[in-house]
Amino acid sequence: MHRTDLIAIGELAARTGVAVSAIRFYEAKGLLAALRSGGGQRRFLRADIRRVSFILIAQQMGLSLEEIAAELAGLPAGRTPNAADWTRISTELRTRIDARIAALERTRELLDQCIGCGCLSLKKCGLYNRGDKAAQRGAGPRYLLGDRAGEIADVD
Amino acid sequence: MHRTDLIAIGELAARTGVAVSAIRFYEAKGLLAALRSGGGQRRFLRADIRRVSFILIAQQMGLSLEEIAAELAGLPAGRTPNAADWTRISTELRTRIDARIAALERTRELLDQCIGCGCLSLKKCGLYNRGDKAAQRGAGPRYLLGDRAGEIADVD
DNA sequence: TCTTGATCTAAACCTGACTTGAGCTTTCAT
DNA sequence: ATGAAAGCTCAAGTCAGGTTTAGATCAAGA
Repeated sequence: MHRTDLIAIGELAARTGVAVSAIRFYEAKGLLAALRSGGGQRRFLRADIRRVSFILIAQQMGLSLEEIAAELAGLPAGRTPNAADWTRISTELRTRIDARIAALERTRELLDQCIGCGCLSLKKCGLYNRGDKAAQRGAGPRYLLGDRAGEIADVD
Repeated sequence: MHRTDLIAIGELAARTGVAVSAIRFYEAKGLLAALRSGGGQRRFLRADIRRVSFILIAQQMGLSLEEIAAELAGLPAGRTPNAADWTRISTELRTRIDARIAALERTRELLDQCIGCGCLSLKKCGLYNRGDKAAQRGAGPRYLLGDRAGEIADVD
């Protein structure tokens, strides 16, 4: 073990490139747990650097913090996650990446057909034929999009 | 031409599956332009159905409304965009999809190495070695991430 | 003409993911 | 022992992308 097994929030921030405020925020959201020093300051485990790395990577995959929290909840509480734990979770991520790539390739194919005809019409191109859920993270009119695809009309 | 070349906001909404409120919002953001009826109600061109379709598709590609507005600004003002216009813009999109897929594939490759070693450590895996800007749309600590990668430390 | 449904505007509200600020306290190197 | 740097809490602000509400007006069929 190291002389100092616990690190301060500033160090965790520096080692991961995440703002101190963001780390506090993650803790508040339950993605991270901190011990406290005698004076009440947070003290993190070195292993939390990995944890934060995971959060960052998962975010890039389009997972919300809530979803990430769920993944991390799978980690045995109280014990430092080991290599096997990370492998399991990383493998999960790998599956998601595959799905995302597949969805994008499908979209690309459809778009190619659109480019061919120059139409960009919804029915013909099928760019809105549901099933592409994976492509739908993060944007779009939230309540209506996806609630009607299939009945959506075309130009003229 | 049709008997009725202009459509009301409700019809545009119905034909595209977008909420009426969202259409007003898009107009306010400059993505759409409306004529007005005698009584002050919005009247859209049929071609605006395509325009909205484009907005939706571009959003799924991860473009922000501001970026979409920029793309659409390329369309000749005052004239109904034709097939060639859409082809040009769609081709732009196609390029972006390619980039996105490439970025994801790169991430997948790096993650595979991580799974192999179970480390998830930043320096070794290179999952945060800048240049992956494309993968970075939509999440992540906004101000610091990407401002320091490369100097970011590793576990231990 | 009347009435009902569609629209109008402006402003407030919402979620997610953080950041910022105020006012105070802890740490740590000298 | 002390003073700067780093931390603390809690509340409020921000930004994107819309939604909701309220109260008033428009449009169209019976």
